[in-house]
Amino acid sequence: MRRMPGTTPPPYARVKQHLKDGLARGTWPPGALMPSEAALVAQFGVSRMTVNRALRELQAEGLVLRSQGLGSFAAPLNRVSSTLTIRDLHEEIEARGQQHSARVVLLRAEAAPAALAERLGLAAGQTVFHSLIVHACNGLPLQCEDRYVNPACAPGYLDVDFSLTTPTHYLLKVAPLWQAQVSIEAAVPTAQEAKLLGVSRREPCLVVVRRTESPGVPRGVPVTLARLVHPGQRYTLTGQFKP
Amino acid sequence: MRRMPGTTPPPYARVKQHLKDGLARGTWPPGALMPSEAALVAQFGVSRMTVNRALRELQAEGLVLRSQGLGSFAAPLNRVSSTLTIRDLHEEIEARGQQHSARVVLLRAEAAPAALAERLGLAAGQTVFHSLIVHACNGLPLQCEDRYVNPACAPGYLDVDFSLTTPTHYLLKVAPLWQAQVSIEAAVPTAQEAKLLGVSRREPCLVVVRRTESPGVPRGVPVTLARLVHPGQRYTLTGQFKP
DNA sequence: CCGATGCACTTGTCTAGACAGGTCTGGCCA
DNA sequence: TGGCCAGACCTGTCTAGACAAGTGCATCGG
Repeated sequence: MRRMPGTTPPPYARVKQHLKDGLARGTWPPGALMPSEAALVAQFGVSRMTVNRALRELQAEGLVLRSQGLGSFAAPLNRVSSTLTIRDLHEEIEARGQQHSARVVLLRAEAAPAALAERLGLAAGQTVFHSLIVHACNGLPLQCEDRYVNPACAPGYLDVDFSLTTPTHYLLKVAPLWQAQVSIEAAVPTAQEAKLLGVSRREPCLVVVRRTESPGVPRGVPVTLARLVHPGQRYTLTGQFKP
Repeated sequence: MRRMPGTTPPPYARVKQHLKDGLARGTWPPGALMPSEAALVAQFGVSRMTVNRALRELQAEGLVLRSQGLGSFAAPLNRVSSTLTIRDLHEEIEARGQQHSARVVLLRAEAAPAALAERLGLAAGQTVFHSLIVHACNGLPLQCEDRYVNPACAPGYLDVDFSLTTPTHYLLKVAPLWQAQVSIEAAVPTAQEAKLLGVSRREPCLVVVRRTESPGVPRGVPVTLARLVHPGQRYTLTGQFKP
C-alpha cells in the first residue's frame, strides 16, 4: 500500500475514476447496467470492500443508482440540474478580501401583525424581534436584510452589535441550524429598500427569502424569516456543477 | 445482522445518528475534538470499519473535519450556505403534472459576432447555432431560452424538433455534460423577450445564464451558452438545505 | 539548554471472508 | 399448462486484523 506522494492514488480512487471516466465517455449510457462488484474485483484485483466504496461514493454523488438484487446502473437523465450555493454575504465579501460593513437601520421588538405571526407560529400581537440591516461592500450597499426572529429562540437578539457580527452567525451560534428553505425571485424593491440601497424603485432586484427551522421549536415553525434584497445590477448569484 | 424491516437501523447508521445528534445538541461545539474511532468502537461494540464509515460520511456531508494524526473535529460553523438545485424547466413542469409546451421562435445558423465568438472559443464570423424558444406551463409563458451552440459539438442541432424535446436534453445526449457554470441575476427583459413572455418591459425578471463545457472541446471553451429569462412574478427558484 | 529520537495516538486504507436479503430465471411437479 | 421453488447473482453490511503515515509529546543525549 506504499504510495509516493502525488503519484498513485489509492485503489478505491482508481476504481472510482475508472467508472467516472466510463460514465463521462458514454461507455455506460444513462440507465445502462454497470459492472457488478464481483466483476470489478476481478478486473482490478482488489477486495470487494474497496470496489464497494468506489461505487457507494458514486451513488452518493448521484452518478450511479444501485439496487439490491439488480445491480448498479448509470444514473438516468444525466442530472439536468445545477447546484448553487448561497453563502453568507459577509463571508463572501471577506473571502474576496473586500471590506464588509453593516448599518443597523432598525433593531427592536415589535408586536407581530397577524400574517407574520402565523408564519412564525406565534399568536397575533405577540412580540417578535425585527432587524433591518444594510450590508455594504467597500461602501457600496449590496444587500438589505429584513429579518424577523422568534424571540423564544434567540432571547439576546436585541443586544447583539450587528455592525460586528451578522444575524446569520449569531443565530447559528444560538440555535443550531436544522433546516432552511430558500426561494429566489426577481422583484422591484419597496420604497424603503430602494432608499436604503440607493437605487431606483424600478431597479430589478434579486429577492432571497430564507426560512430557517431549528430543533428547539416544533417542526414547521421557523426560527427566523429573512428577506434579502440585492440590487440586480450589483449582485449576482453564481454556482458550479460538476459531474 | 438480522433486522426486521423498519425497526433497527444498521450499526453504521446508529453511530452516525448518535454523532449527528450530538452535533445538533451542541455536545461537540464547532471546532471541538470528537471521539476517536477507537473510542466509538469501544462504545458501540462494532468494528472500526463501521465507525469509520459513519465518520467518513459525516465528513462528506461537511459536518465533521478529520485529519490524520489529530482526530475528528466538529465542523466550524462556516457553512452558512444553502444549496439550491436548478432543474430543467421541462422536467419541473412535468414533475408537477402540468402541461409543458415550447414555441420555437428561431432556430438557425448565424455568423457569430466578435464578442460572442470569443465567449464560445471561435473565430469571429464563424457559424454558430442559435435557438430562441419560449417555454410555457399550461399555456403561460414561463421562460425565454436564448441559446448559442458550438456547431462542432452538436452538428445535428438544427434538425431537432424542440417542441418535442428540450435543447438541454438533446445536448446532454450528444455531448456528455462535464461542467457547468450558472449565474443568476435580476434584470429587465429586452424588448423582444418582454414581447415573447407577454410582460411589460419594466417587469423584473430572473435571468439565469448557464455556460456548459464538455470533454470534447478544450477546457474553458463552452459547448453552449444559454440565457434563460423568467418573469419575476411567475417563477421562483426554491431550494432546501439540511445539515 | 536544545535538538533528536522514539512512542503513543490518530486517521487512511486494504483484505478475505461472512451472512442477509432482494431479484430474476429455469426447472420441477401437480 | 400453471404455479412453486431452488439456485444464481446481485447489493448491503459487518468483522478482525493489518500496515501506512501524520501529529504531538516526553524523554534522552549532547
